[in-house]
Amino acid sequence: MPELPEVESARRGIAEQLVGRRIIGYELTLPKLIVAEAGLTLDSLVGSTLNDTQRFGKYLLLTFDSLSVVIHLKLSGQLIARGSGIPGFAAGHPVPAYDAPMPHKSTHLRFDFEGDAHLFLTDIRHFGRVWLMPHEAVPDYLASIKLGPDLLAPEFTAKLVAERLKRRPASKIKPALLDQSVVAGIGNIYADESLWQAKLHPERLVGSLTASEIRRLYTGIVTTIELALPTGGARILNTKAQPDVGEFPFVHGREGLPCPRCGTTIIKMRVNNRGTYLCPRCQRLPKT
DNA sequence: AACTACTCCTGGAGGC
DNA sequence: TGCCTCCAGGAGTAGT
Repeated sequence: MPELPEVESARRGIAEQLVGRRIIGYELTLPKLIVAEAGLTLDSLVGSTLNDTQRFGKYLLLTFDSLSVVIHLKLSGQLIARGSGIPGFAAGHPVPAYDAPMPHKSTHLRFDFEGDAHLFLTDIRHFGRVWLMPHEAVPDYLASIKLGPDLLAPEFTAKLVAERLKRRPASKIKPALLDQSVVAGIGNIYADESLWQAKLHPERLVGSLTASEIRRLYTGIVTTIELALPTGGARILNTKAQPDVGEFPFVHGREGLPCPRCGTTIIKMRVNNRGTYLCPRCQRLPKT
C-alpha cells in the first residue's frame, strides 16, 4: 500500500526530524530484510550521521556518512519515529496503528539516533527490503531499477505521460499505470483513484485513448497525489466502517457505496489479478 | 519483445 | 470459540 505519497511523507518526517543526527545503535530481528554485498552490515552505520534523504518513486534513499541506505516498504512496510527528542511521525501501511506501542511484534529494524530519537521499520508481510551500499554504487543501483519519471518531478507533464504510455500501447491502462518504468510512484489505490478522477475504465487499452483522455488521466493523477500528500497518504478502509461520501479515497475500498460524483454503486472487479474499484457509470467501457 | 500470471508472506476478516 | 479459506498488495521473475 505505501505509494508515492506515503513514502514522501516518510521522507519528509525523516528530513525534518532525523537528518543531522548520528546513529548510536540498532536492532535487527529479520535478517532477510537487509540486502548487502559481503562485508557490509548495519554495524557500519553506528557512529555515522544521516546527511540527506531522497525519494525515487517508492524508493527512499538515506545518505549517511559511511553508507547509503535504500528502503522499499513494498506492500505493508511502515516507518514510525518516536522519542523524547523529536515530535515523532508515522508513515506507510496503517497496520499496526500509527499510535501502537513500538516495537510491535512485526517491527524488524530499529535505528537509535542520538538525542533519544528512534526509527522503527515494521512490516507485517515481510516484503520490504533495506539495501546497504557504498555511495558510489547508488547511481548504478538507481539505473538498474529502471524507474520512469517521478510524479512530483517538474518535468511530469501531460505531454510526458502521453509519451511514456506509448511504451505499452496494447496494455490495459491500469497495469500500465502500475508499471514503475512508465511512471514512478503509482500503486493500486492511487491507480484506481486516478482513473476515477479521469472517468476512464481501468481496462481501456492505452492505444485507444484519445489525446484529451490522456490529458484527463494526467489531471486525475495530479489531483489524486495532491489530495493524498497532505494527509500522508490513503487509509486502507475498514470494510465495517461506513466512510462519508466525498471522503478520500473516493472509490478504492468502497465496493457497494455510492460514487461521490454520481451516486451509482461502486463495483469491484479484478484487473490483471489486482482488486480494482470503479464507478460503472462514470467509467464506462466504450462498446467495441 | 510485450504482455500476463505467479510468487514472496502474514494478519485480519468472514464463514460455518 | 476455533478452525479454515480468502484476501491484501509491489515488483521481480517465469511463462506464453
